Amino acid sequence: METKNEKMKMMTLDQMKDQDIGKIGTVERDKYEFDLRMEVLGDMIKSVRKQRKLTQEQLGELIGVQKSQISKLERNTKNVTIETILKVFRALKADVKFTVEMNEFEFKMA
Amino acid sequence: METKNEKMKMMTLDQMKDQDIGKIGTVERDKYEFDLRMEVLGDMIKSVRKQRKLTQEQLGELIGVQKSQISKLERNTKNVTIETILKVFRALKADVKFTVEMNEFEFKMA
DNA sequence: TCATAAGTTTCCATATAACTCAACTTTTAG
DNA sequence: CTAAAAGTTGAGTTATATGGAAACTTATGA
Repeated sequence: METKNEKMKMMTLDQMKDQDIGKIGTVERDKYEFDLRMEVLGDMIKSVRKQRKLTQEQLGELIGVQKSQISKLERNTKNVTIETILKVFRALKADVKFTVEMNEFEFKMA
Repeated sequence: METKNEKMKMMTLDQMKDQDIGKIGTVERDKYEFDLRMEVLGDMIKSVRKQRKLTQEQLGELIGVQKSQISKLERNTKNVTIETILKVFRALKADVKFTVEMNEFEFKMA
């Protein structure tokens, strides 16, 4: 479980890095998106923060919390409220979008 | 604030309905997506539940909570944990995706 | 019209997310 | 190496999300 978890984290983080590095210098596409799974939420916060060249303490100041709190959000991410997610990413000037996707309608057969 | 909130809810709900109605019968596009803002989360749950032809009680049974809890999630949605969101939409066989979007990189000028 | 189903609300308990403080470890430059 | 900066951890507090129970209101349809 821990191993699997780690692997997932690494993958997503790498994807992010690739995208990031790939885009430095290319101006016509100056934004990127990535999916956010609950398990990797912490890594997402961390990488966006790094991109913004902020320390945990600085991010904390923007939001109004201690650096330890940021650390916890980046690491022991178990469960988080939407409010917190939005608060953090707003401070990082990143946009979080929740999308609900619904396949296969289930119609009752008459 | 309340008025504005209501207005936003209505709009998003209407969008959803239009999409829904528009799609009934068209098979080639049997899925739809819509954005989920925290303020309208409750409406989202409600409309997907309705599509699944479930009562609050039935949805509650699927998840393992009382109908009153579903009602609360659909109405007084102030703040919710990701876990809860995922739990509900999983029961509704809908997929929630969180996407982080980041525009305008901020590079330090040398 | 009235009985039943569906949904809402209030009061309450409990679990836990959010947070601080301070000590600690790790990283980074000089 | 070594001091400062950055990040982590643990213990403890506070705020609040989750949830149940039950009484209540609002559809629905026979």
